[in-house]
Amino acid sequence: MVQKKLDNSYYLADDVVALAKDLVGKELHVKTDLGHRSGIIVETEAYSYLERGCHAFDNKLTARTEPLFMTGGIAYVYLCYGIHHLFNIVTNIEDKAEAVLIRAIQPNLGFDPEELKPSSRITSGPGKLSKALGIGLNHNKISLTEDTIWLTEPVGNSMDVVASKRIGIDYAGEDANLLWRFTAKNSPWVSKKM
DNA sequence: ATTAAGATGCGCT
DNA sequence: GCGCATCTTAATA
Repeated sequence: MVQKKLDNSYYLADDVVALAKDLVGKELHVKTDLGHRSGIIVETEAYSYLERGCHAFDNKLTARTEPLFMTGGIAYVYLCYGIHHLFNIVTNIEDKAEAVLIRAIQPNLGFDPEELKPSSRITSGPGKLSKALGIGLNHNKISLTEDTIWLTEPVGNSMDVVASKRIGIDYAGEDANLLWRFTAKNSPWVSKKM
């Protein structure tokens, strides 16, 4: 069975919220020292320069947010709380800073049997999934059309997706109430907090 | 130069 | 369920 890599034009859509929803159910592949690992995306969040939750709100360009302003289809990895690597997919065209944060996946290829149990919670959280897949700062800005990190269409049929409020961005004021978080319905792999 | 705060996760109760 | 570790970033709190 051949899994087709998503074309780069997929990431250039102007509607980051619709894209975040569509990404739930896609399969994420990563090749690192840990080998080739993959998982089904079950939780995402949308971020846009139009709202305060985003690092690049009001087109704030810094050394850290630079990748967000680049053409869609690249990875944006940064360190949060000095400990956790958070993996985002940059979307939209150049200078329109938008991204989708991958918050949780369901392990598929390259994991130990123990880790494939939902109770392991090995990938249920943005920091944990990056660690489990071996994603680090060295993956920042790499293109998703290369054979390091890429997405494929899901093998099975589409999943039911539920919208909810984003997590951990109370400082964003009104924008914190946006229903820009998308989770796979009934999946045991989504991060628990609501 | 200094420091407050953060798109979190862990360990303990 | 709650508190804290831990360190980079960006504002100067």
